[in-house]
Amino acid sequence: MPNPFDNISVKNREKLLKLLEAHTYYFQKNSSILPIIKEENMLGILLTGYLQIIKIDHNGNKTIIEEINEMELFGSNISSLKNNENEVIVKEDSEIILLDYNHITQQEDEKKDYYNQFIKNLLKIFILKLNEKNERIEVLTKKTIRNRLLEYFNMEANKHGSKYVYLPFNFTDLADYLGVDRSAMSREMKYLKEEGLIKVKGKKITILFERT
Amino acid sequence: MPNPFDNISVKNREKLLKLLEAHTYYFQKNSSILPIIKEENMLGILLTGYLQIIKIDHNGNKTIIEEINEMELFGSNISSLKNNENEVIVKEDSEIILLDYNHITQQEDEKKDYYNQFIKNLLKIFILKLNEKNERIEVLTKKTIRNRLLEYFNMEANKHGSKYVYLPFNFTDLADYLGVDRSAMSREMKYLKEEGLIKVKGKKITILFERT
DNA sequence: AAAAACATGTTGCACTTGCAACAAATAAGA
DNA sequence: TCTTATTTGTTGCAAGTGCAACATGTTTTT
Repeated sequence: MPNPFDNISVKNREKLLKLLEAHTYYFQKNSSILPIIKEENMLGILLTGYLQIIKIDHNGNKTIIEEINEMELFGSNISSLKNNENEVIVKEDSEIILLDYNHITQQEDEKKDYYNQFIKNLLKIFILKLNEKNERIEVLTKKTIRNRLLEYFNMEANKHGSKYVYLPFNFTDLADYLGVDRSAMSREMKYLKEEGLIKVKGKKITILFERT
Repeated sequence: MPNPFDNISVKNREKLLKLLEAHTYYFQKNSSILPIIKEENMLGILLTGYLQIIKIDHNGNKTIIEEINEMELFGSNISSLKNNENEVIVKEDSEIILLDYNHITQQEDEKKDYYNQFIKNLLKIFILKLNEKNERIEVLTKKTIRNRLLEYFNMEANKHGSKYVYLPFNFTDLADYLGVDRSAMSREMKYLKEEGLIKVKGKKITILFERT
């Protein structure tokens, strides 16, 4: 994922942030984050540290919806923060820039190179994010666990054009990503293995069916 | 949804399209669209006409994934076009601009106002689209039809801050949006009505449970 | 190295859901 | 208007899945 400040010098970054009326906040590990980020039209940039967006359901079960690493974006429009069950938590001391989308898109002064560069960077990031979301929707609209798994494996394998998939998360998180119960997914994967459709070795999946 | 050419004059639009190496194509109703649009990094803008992105499953059943109206965007990254089952079909004579994202984000010449305006317009559109996708994911990760319906109604009602939801599509399409079987959804809505959680009059839903 | 926390595998069971098939109601086209 | 196509409602049934509960394995913390 590109960095939002790619090709922008440190000096220009400061000018940019002033132009966009951005504010920098510091949060200590485990502190709760400003509710302002949940508001419409707010964009956050994590400069340093590590955040998670989690969901706490009515039983108190936590699931990680999204991880935010350094130089990544988050916010109510691009993450899932509108839902009241969802929260941003600070897992490590973090430095965060908050700004309002309207200050970006309603900017009059367009002669500044660093401003234009920033917008182009955001555009690139948003295209990639849209792509990720579309992929997830593609998977989530499959009606059975089996089909979600196969669609996911097929898609990931095709990205590298090989029959191997290296899972970017553990099985618990994969179940969350696919929107299914972990134990039911585990059962389904057993069947897939038994039927010779896949082979599993840790996080490396080998696809034995014909990819489409 | 904003227009990608907002605040850009017709004259400048032409310059812009030349700058971005865009090509204009004309398609007749029911003609098949260029396979080029399915390629990575292609962005389409529908100037005039009407398109649909549809999925044809192995049984030959068609479902409409997305509708593209005049001045709307589509493309492999922002729509779901990577899947082989999905196709763009021309429902009415259409005039389409095709361009490559790389020509947008790798543009060196940044002094042109119309170019910067175009990028800002795209940014706005992408933020809205990301938001829509997030909402759909939020709904699709609910595990029962009941919870998907309730989440959807709750979300839509909260947008206007009222207890009413006016469905933007018919029930068949709602079932597609929620990723569930139509008849099963119909059954579940019957239960919701019987239990006094909702009231349905055509496309107007009244929410009788407490919104969150 | 021991303890605690977390991840994975397994299974019975009740409940939910997709699917198929059909009737009835609406809408669209000739 | 009549005909045809599409949408909506309904239901039986088999298959799929969530949930709970627990055992085992692995990683992290102290």
